[in-house]
Amino acid sequence: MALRFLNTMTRKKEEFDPIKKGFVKMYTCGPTVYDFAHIGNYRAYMFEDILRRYLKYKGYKVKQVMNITDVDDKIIRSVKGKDISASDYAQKFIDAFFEDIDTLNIERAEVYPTATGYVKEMVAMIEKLMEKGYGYRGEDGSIYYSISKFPDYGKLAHINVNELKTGARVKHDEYDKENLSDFALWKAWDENDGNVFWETSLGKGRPGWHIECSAMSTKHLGNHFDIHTGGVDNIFPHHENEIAQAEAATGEKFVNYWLHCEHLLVDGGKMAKSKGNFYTLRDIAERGYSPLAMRYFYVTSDYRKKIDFSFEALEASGKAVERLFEFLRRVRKMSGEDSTGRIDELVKSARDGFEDGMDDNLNAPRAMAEIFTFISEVNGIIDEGKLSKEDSKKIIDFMLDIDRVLGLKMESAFVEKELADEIKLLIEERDHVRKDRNYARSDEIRDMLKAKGIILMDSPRGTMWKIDEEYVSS
RNA sequence: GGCGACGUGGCCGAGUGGCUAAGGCAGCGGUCUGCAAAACCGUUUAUCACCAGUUCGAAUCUGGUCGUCGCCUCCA
Repeated sequence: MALRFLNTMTRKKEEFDPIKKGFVKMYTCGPTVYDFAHIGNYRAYMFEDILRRYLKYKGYKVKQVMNITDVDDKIIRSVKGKDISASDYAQKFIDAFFEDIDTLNIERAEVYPTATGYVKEMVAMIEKLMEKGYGYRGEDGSIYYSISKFPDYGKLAHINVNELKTGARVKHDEYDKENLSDFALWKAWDENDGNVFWETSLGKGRPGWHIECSAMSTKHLGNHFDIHTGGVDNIFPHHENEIAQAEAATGEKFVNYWLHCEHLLVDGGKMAKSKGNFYTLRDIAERGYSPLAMRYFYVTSDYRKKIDFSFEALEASGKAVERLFEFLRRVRKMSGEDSTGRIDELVKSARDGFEDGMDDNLNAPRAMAEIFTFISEVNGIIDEGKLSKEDSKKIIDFMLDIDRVLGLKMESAFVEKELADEIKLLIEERDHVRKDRNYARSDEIRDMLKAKGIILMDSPRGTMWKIDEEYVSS
């Protein structure tokens, strides 16, 4: 089956057909660095990670650009009256962002342009828009985009601008605009901006929020590129405005496929920085949860559906990851010659099932169900003693291959962990006393180690152990 | 008010017209074990929110009702 995506523009699933065969150019809306990103933000970046990983898995060469908004109202507000520059303030959260995406094993994009690094390009695009009659200057000196000049305005969000409800959130200073839905391309400096401004041919001020994405995406990916993504809340007005700006300025179609991921909810409601009901990745880590559990929680959901975050769900995800790792370790230990001869067939079936799911708009739940079915089948074969060393290698290769998409660091399941000598001695002692049927002492040792987070498992081939690392011992 | 998403067993969650409605979690029984753990085998709970319609046949299509949630210019 061919790869298909649900395109927000058409509201239909469409077969993916890149502009240039074998190459994908994608732009993904990144963070505004005014605070630590929360776990809802990371759902979007995780979706984009799975998208780029799967495209690569399918053999495409990917160029991903993710912007970093390092100048905006909130950043300016945060540094006002403080002895820190806007750029230093933003840098702290840029650093945190990169630490977090490493923690989650999110692959780096090819380019991370910052807004402040592309003021020149933004000014150029605004001038072009002015030349073509799409922009006008308000009484306050700011420059606005006149949506009435762009007949297609609203085509992404499927919104009729005339029917927009003008709520209480429209500020008084919007009198400068000809139309209430016009948006700022360039914000003239005022005293609230402090020392955050650029002296340009447009005057003293700073760029509006939307222009950075239009300018930076076309700069790095060309006027017309394949995929543009973001959270559903970006559909309107942000992405709508990007289209208006870019297509008006370049005269070309902007983007072929618009992909948007749904929100992560907490307690059944929307999570937002402004509501203060959010967890950062750091909060999760402090509670002792593995980042891989968090990743699994994200990865195995359907990006088009809301997910309700809870620590119960996260614990279940942690168990699932551990089970996956146990499976890998178990398979790897197989060293016999006896084989069912069915492994090639099972692997093919699992791979086909996985790809069928992912091809269908990245349906990860379906793809993962295939993997679980596969695991059950292999486990059954192991119990029959019919998994050969060669079979084992094929299975490991397959699992590591799909992990290029899942990013669960499966290879780390094989990292040999060293136990402290005193613990090794205890395990040896326990083996001895078990042979003597001294089960009181045997169980005492097992409980002792369990308290230290080391789980012992007896098998015909000797005692195995694992470190229960998903939870902090309490 | 405009636009949109969703409502499947105790929980999570696949399934867009047709065999006995995936998969996971939790529970229960069994194999294995000194007992566990892990694994495997078996297994309980679904009038697919409700009503009406289309159809030989609907969780799946159409209309309506109820409920939950989101966007409507900071928002992933």
